[in-house]
Amino acid sequence: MQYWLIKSEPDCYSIDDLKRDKKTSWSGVRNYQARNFIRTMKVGDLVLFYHSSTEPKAVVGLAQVVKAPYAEKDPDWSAVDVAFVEKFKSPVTLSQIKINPKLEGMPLTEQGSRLSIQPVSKEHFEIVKKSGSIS
DNA sequence: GCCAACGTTGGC
DNA sequence: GCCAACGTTGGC
Repeated sequence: MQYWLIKSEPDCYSIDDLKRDKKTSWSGVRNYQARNFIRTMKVGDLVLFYHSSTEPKAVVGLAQVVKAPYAEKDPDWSAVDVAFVEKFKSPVTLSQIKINPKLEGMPLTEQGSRLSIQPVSKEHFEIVKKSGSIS
């Protein structure tokens, strides 16, 4: 069981879009490091859904990998299907994450972390999930 | 909207 | 295979 964080600009695809669609194909990733992470994903892995670029910048919910990685039309690249799990009652904002010493070392908080798909430790995942679920 | 940080491209 | 130029990301 692995944990991940995926970024999305809500203008492009938001947690509400995922909620409406129930599931979506996470494709179009054009970064080798991110692609390599995709290829190690397994069905059942849980994913933190992060909104970038717009306010509030925050982890806004949870998704789950529901289909093993597969090649896109261009076989150099890979995609997975993720399904909606929950939308957080209270989004965990980037600033909250940054000031929480227990979340130190999350790739998201590192300077210039542009990776759109990042692995998250179980500990970090649980903390974010818990604080997101508190109303 | 700015710009620093980063990844990618392409000429050599 | 180096590295400068370029394009993109994403926080501010």
